[in-house]
Amino acid sequence: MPDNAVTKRRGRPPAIGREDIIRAALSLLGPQRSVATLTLREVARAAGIAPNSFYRHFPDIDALAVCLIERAGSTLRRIIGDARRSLERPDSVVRMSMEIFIEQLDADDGFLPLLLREGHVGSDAFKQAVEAQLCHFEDELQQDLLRLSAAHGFVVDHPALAARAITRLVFVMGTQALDQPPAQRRQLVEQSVVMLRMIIDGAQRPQTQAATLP
Amino acid sequence: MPDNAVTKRRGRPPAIGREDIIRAALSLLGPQRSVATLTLREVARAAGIAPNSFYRHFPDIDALAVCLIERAGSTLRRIIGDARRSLERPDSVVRMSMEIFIEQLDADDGFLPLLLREGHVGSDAFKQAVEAQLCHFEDELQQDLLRLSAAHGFVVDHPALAARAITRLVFVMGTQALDQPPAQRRQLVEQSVVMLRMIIDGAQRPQTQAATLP
DNA sequence: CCTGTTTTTATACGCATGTATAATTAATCT
DNA sequence: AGATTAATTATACATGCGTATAAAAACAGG
Repeated sequence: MPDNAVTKRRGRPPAIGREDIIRAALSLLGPQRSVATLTLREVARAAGIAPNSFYRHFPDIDALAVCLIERAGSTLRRIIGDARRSLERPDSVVRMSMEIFIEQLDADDGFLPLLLREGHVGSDAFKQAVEAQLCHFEDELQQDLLRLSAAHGFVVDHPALAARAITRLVFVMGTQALDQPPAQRRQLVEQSVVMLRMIIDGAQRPQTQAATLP
Repeated sequence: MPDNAVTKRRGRPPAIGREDIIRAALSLLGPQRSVATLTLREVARAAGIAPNSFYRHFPDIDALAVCLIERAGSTLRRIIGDARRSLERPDSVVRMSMEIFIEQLDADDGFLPLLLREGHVGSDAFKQAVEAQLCHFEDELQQDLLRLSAAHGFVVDHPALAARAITRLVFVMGTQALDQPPAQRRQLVEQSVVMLRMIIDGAQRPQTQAATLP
């Protein structure tokens, strides 16, 4: 058996685990705080350990940030994906998906703000982690687009690109919503729905260069 | 005459002007460097002045950042707008505009990377400055959309939202291109063109909720 | 109980930052 | 020439950071 969780080890047992540090880091991240601004000492302080003890659990602060991003991404993908697949009436899937997405801005876990606050700044490992999560979002959306199109008998011309356009636009609008009060968020949802439907409509007929501007 | 440029003042003349500080700041900003990471001492060092002298020209480092963002925005809007208006064949305006945009990633002034690196992090004044520039981009694009649609006899259903969707998507894709080698950038342009045409196509017929997914 | 092993901690160093204070410099005005 | 005025500078302080080093603490095996 390799590496059991309750393996008896030799030396002094860890007073804390990776999970505790992650929790401490999350407790520091409000909706306005970016992961990139977390410092090693700050996280250690919140976790109740000495600064140097951090290194026993993560090689550096970037590794923690990447870990947080990955966790946020996979959690959100499950939430959003489940919601999307549970929607039956296809004519409301756009609006409902967008509303659910925006609702996640206020979720207790704070995962969506975490992901949105990292534009494209920070270390390389950092940006790649965010980008990877966005690509996963795109992949799953593409699958759902194909599923919906097959079930309702319409075509999607460039499903991967349609999924990309939708994903990127949703995240950009979500980022904008992050700094807005609820009232403005509502009309941002309305605007987003219209914009998303433009993409979906436009993806439903094949493009000829001459046809795009008649 | 109020406040002439060559006004004789009383005390010791400034050894340096706002412009020099702006130049110094720009010299520090490579394509990978975010404005938010500039420090007061660093800029002062590059400008050849003592740290405290900075305060004679800007109230704080954020004011300089906002100034840089505004300058980058207005310069780019002129470049992009001029290019768009100089394009005559409407069937290639999308591709050409996108290509010109991406070319600006390597422009000497470095204004586009400057704007792209500021996702939505930093101080409020900061984010608002970026957002304001994006809104200006949207406004000008909307005008051009209306001009083109009038000239070629087609309709754009929600011109403001179409302009917003296009602008935000272009900026997101540009941000992605920022970290890519030329080869990947070329296919990113191709993908972007397809996505943008989806939006434009989708904006050309009015949306009914039932019609979006037949 | 002693030894080895591993984690944790305390202490400390060097560095960079923003900014407060007072002195210095260079110009104009009387 | 001397006073005035404004910009620059030198010096210094407190803060926070990452991390290097060595000592202390908590466990298992002998």
